[in-house]
Amino acid sequence: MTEQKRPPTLLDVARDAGVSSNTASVVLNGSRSNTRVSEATRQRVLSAAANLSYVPNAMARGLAQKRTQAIGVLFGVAAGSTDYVTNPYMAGILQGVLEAAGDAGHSVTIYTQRWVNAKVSAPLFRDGRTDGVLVIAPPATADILAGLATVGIPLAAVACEAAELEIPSADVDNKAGVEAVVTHLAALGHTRIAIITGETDMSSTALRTLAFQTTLTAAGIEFDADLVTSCTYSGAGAESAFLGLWNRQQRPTAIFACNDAIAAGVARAARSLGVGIPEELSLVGFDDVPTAAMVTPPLTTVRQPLQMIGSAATKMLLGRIAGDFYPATAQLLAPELIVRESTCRVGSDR
Amino acid sequence: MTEQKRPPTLLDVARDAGVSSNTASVVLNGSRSNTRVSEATRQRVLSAAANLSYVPNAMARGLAQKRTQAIGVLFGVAAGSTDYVTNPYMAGILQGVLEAAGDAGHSVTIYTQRWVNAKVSAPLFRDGRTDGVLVIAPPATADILAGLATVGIPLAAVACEAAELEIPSADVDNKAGVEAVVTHLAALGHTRIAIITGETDMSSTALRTLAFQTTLTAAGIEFDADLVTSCTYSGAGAESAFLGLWNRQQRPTAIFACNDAIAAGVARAARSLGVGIPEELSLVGFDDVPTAAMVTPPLTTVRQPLQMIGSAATKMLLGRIAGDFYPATAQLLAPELIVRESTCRVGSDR
DNA sequence: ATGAAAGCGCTAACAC
DNA sequence: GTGTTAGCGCTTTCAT
Repeated sequence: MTEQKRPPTLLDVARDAGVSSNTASVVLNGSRSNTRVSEATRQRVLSAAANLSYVPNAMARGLAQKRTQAIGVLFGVAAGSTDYVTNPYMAGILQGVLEAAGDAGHSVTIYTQRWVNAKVSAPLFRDGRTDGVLVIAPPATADILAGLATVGIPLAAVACEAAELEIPSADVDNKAGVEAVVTHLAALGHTRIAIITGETDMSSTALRTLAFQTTLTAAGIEFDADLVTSCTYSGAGAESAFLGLWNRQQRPTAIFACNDAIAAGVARAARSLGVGIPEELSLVGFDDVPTAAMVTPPLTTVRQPLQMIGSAATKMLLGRIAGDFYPATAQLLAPELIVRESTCRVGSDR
Repeated sequence: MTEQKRPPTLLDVARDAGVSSNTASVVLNGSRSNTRVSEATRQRVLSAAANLSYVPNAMARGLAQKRTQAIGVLFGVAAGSTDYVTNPYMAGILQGVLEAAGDAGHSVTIYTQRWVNAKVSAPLFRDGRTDGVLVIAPPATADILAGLATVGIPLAAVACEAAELEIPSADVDNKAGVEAVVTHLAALGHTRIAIITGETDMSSTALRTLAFQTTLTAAGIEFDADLVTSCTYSGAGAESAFLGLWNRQQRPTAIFACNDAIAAGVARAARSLGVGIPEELSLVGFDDVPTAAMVTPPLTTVRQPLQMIGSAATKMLLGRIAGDFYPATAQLLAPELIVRESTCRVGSDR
């Protein structure tokens, strides 16, 4: 087994350079510009450090300056699930987080412990492991954000309401996305438009449902509560949600599925019933995951700039960490309607 | 802004319990079974800690016992790329890593710094931030594994040859996967089978190419070097790779694409040329990513147990961390051939 | 311009 | 059984 040789310490560098550990420290991290070091000794320290391939110990440094140069990520996972990154949404967000954090010289620690409740779980984040925590899409019913806020560590969030907690956040502009969908469908002549949402305790569900209703009435289309149903973002239950809608006295001519997994489920169910998409039923998704372009027919959907959202939230968190004055804005990133082949003029042959 | 109140320290707990910090420490982490603590004081310490919601400082603990309860993950990304987790392969592996690490009470730190070379980059991993590093699918040409090995920190790897470096690793059984593909195709009567690999500097490419050739000859099919070509695992270049093969004097009747992204590219290119899949050309992928089932036609492919691979490698790393005696085995996990509709008997109408 | 010394919060020898 | 005393490796006043 390769020997675990003790890494060189600052003292080793100092000794080799013939200076005190303090001087070595000052040289090595450029701080304390007031107390300057002579060019000669500076060079001696630098070369000693280079010779030893000296790397400062993150733990010691963290202890001393209460800064770890790491941010924590907490994924909002459904209760009982341990699914962190297998869905493209989370993966895309994480990618953006990694990029922004990397650019800022921070590493990213993913918290794997399950969230229980604020009382139990929140204090765990005072362990000093990270300089702040980024919370990704927590269920709206969980007390994660509020709990973390009481702990007093720098926070930022993705895809959840956080303004009243004074927490900065980033998300896709759900309202704009839904508006684009409804406008597109209305322009195609659809007036009986159904919506299938994800979990009802997700903040995106509330936002999208509300925007759906608002835009509909703004477009002069009557809102029919009978055409609102839900399943889960995983796509489980999409079939029965579709069947429920399809068995209504007055069937919808278009369905807005709140993500692509749900839309894919609907497409599958429709096909097995011989319902033609888009001739008999227009279908729109949300997210524009890679599969959206691959399914039959290719899905009209709303693209979320996932990586940008992740990066934006990360930058906000880093801002909070850098200085307490960082504002608690909610940054909404523009979605893009991608029109493919799952939507067409109502009643058209195609 | 929420105040950053100073978290309670072990001393606070000790004071509240009326004991020394040492006693508090012993109680709180059950260690030092030789020096036992009276039940009375134990309870006093415990309740004091609970009252304060005491959480040990990870940095201080790490410094003192040189253990961080965190493992590091280093993604092998192509030079110049910053794509960590946007592809389903990496996401699946990471998911497995998170689960296994979480079960063991370790958090996962993703290293975002770019790998330069062993001399420059390897020492950075001596920063004491993690107890060990898991290297995921590094390019075979990079000196990552060898470099890290010289640093003397616990290591494990995914999807790369690591045995001669005495590093434990996990991967799909590439040979078995390729054998399943070739056997399937041969059983369908194919004798002109082409292969399109990913990047030539990936260890999987070498393994799959070799297994391809071996199995072919074992099946009594002549190996034709003209039917071997490559592009990138991202799928970029798949079209021209396909065109190259399709312009050969003797066209292949089947193509084995070394991952699903490549296969999807081939399918697209074939369709735009009016080449029918599977009637005119059988197509097999690798990985079984979610899109594989969605493309037209649904793809016959080899499923990799990504999460299991990630978990297995993580457990090995944890084994290394726990005790130096952990063996450097290469664990190969069984793939599964998923037969869908992109393959059929050669020359058949379907 | 440089060094001495204290301390970050915790664990681990070693007394008593 | 419990307290005392050193560190872990680094940063940071404060002297000099």
